[in-house]
Amino acid sequence: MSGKRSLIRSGTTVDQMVRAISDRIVTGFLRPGEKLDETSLAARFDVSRTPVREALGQLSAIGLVERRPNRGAIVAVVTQEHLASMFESMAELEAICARFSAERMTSGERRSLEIEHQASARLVQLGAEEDYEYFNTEFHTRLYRGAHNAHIYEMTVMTRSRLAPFRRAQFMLPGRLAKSWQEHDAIVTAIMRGDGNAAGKAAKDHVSIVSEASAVFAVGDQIRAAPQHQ
Amino acid sequence: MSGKRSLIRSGTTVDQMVRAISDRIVTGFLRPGEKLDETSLAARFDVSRTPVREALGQLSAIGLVERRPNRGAIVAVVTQEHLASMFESMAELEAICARFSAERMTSGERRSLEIEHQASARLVQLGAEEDYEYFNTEFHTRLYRGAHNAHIYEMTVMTRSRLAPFRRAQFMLPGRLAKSWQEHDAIVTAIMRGDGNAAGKAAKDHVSIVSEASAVFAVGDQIRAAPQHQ
DNA sequence: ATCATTGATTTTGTTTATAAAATTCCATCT
DNA sequence: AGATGGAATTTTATAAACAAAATCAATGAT
Repeated sequence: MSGKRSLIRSGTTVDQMVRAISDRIVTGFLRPGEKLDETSLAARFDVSRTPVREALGQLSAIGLVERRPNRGAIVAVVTQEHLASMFESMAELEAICARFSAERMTSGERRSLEIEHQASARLVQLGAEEDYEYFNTEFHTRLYRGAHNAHIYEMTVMTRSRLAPFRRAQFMLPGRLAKSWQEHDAIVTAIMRGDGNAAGKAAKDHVSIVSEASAVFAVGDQIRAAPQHQ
Repeated sequence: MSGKRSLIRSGTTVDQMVRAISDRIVTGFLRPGEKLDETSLAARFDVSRTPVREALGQLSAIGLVERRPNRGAIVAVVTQEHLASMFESMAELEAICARFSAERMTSGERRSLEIEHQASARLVQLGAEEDYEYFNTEFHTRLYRGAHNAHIYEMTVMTRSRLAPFRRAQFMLPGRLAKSWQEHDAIVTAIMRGDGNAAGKAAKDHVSIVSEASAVFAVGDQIRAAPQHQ
């Protein structure tokens, strides 16, 4: 139990812990409701408890972790209601990003958005779910950046992180890839036309559909992971 | 240097520190760029450095504080560009809240919004800036809550906190009270009609005007407070 | 006089220790 | 058997100690 720290590298120990823990939450390795034991985490990463505690505090401040005073931390469990509110927010944020992107993207940004989007059609044909998932993240990130608004970018990325544990299963649904691509296409077309309102609407619809697909899985996950408290 | 802790009360020491420090930032007692010395803060509140450090970490995670590794923390300094992006975000968020409020507020919420708004007309006549400022915060909070979306509420309140240091001086401008009231009136009227789009537009315009007033002051503040680093 | 160097001081980062709270588990009683 | 009370244990919160990095100041070289 010695060279574990090198796996993460760079920044202060606390930063590393924040990244390490939030990664595990976002990728679903740690599930909502799961207990985050300070001592175990400290041992796991071969550091003392202090940086772990600070990391948990920060993650709690951004909402990825829930902390009950004197009773430890758990991966944030969101109620069905709060989950819905996050998906709705996500739809609104994506709409804003798409609208601004339509109005503000540079010609370079438009060009590469279009090119990458067209390239991704191949992934749909192949049914390459993993690769499409990766592309999908890239696609949306382009939209967030294209809005040219740092604060909206921050809020959107943060909201996406908090939703990540609940949307993992979405691409398992049959026919989802083709449908997703078509929705992307509507967004891209509107952006290319410079039609902010249409782009916003298309983006909002896109998220709404994703949210319905994810919500189903969320319930099962939560109940399995966190039946024990409260 | 003993009974200081009682001034804040409730929650863990870290929570108290988070509140205490963020209060001082939001109210402008600590200005953007000002150094946050761990030892001084610890002494000032009569606690050890540990909770202070954790508090600074959390405040940094939410963006109120800026932390350079091994070089301490300062009250977040935002560039002119980032400030603009926050005001723009605020306008969009307020628009969403107003739109949702128009669609979702209960009759009770509508009633009290209307009543309080009408009551505030008196404060305008009297030119009671302090009191109107307080009412104004309440008014907007009602809108955020009326949207019935917990996540949007969180994002909006957080964005407002981060903007707070830069909008303090807005009510010093002559005639600002009456103008603000009229803008509120447009929002309230639209909400009462249940017209989400009109409410959203009115809210967006309201913030845009405020942002122009505040931006001017922001520059001066920043330059005075943080001329020394990088 | 200016700039670079280096040693002292200050400040931050991390670990270790102590204090306080909550949980567990067992004995006892009804 | 089930409930209740209360040590013993575990876990969390804060403090104090230690280590490392950065800042500052003074000296000496150009």
